[in-house]
Amino acid sequence: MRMAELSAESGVPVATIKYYLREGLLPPGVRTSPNQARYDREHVRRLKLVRALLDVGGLSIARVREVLDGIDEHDDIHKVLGITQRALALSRIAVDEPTREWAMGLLVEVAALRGWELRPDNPVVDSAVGTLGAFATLGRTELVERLAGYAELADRVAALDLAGVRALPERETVVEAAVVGTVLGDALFAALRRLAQEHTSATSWPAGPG
Amino acid sequence: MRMAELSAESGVPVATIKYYLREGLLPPGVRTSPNQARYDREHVRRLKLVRALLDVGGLSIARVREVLDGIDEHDDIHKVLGITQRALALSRIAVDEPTREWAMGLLVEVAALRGWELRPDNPVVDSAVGTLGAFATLGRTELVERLAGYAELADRVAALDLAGVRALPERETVVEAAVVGTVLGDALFAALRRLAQEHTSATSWPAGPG
DNA sequence: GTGATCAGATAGTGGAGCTATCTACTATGG
DNA sequence: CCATAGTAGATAGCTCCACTATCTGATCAC
Repeated sequence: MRMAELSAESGVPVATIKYYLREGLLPPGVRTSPNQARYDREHVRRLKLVRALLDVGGLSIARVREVLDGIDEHDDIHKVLGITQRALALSRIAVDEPTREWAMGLLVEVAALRGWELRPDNPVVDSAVGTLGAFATLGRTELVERLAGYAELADRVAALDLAGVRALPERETVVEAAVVGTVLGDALFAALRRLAQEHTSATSWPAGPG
Repeated sequence: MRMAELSAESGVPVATIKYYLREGLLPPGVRTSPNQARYDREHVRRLKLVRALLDVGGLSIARVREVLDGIDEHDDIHKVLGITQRALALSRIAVDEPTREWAMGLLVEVAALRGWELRPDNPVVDSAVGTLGAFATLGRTELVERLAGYAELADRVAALDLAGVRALPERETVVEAAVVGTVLGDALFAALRRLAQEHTSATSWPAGPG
């Protein structure tokens, strides 16, 4: 497969593919001469993965590279998922110290309830604390009453996630599948949640407050 | 309250506040003379909301403006939430037509199961179809087996969301609260889901495949 | 009245994600 | 074998976004 074909197959412009090659998001093709190379199905596949991480996952080029390097270099699914979660961790909002401590206390409480382990170096903990802090900063502290409920549902969603990964046949694709599931899974569940919100809102609050 | 105080209170640099004023994200202060103005608690509050939508929600300046205009101009919570959902809708991945139809069929099936209404002009439907299409493009079609499960859990999360909005005391803050809940709610649930994934993964798959 | 602060205007900055052009070379159809 | 199209790699440029900095002329606080 030559460059033009790879471009047509993946829907990504040639100039952009060259850019991804330069950035190390795509491995170089097999050289057939000093300035010629061939590509294969794996390149198409990788290219689609890159676009999914960029477009759907909202990752930056640098984060995509980290995740892909993780997939390529590690068999250990925990390590790769750790990298992926770091890549997805949001730039947290600036939260003052008391609010931060309040949020952390809240999270510790819920984690204890669910048996979750909170390691201080976990970037996901930062994300959660930042988001809870943002709620508090905006005066939505009554969230605490529902947090345990959300945590329980998160546990059930996670159980489904893991069941999906576990069911995969080929060992080598498990790591990649887990990454795809993590990154796209957020987008999918968010969309389902909104559809459900619309339904619930329309049926239980038909007129609206206007 | 003068500009310097507003900046200190909100943690946003003066130059940035001026930029937000120009962009219409923040209403102008009350004039005390041709080149002087005063700000109040509402400005601090609005500024915090803007930062939350930008940092945690990941919205662009233009999307934040749309959402804020919606909050200011409409009492109807459905309309404002529609605008918010449009603002959150991802730039969808390019998906070929057969895949798109497959994804749409899948979504219609699940929606029927849950009683959701899918209107064709709904941007959330686009998001969901695009994300399902991305899964398929990457070869993760076994997702279909779990989709109904996710949809059921999405319904339960949405019920919790609505309960939170319903419980609010003041009529005028309900719309804003719903927006905050929608935007920050995604980030929060995603973080909880990852903590739950780590827990489930560590306890049920302790060694890892490496 | 004097130094700090202000509003508003305009211009500039830095990063991200491409996109375009150039050169020297290679593949391919006739 | 030649003409044309395609290719690798290098480099430069582009557009958009979210600020950030500077300037001017006026006002405030002491």
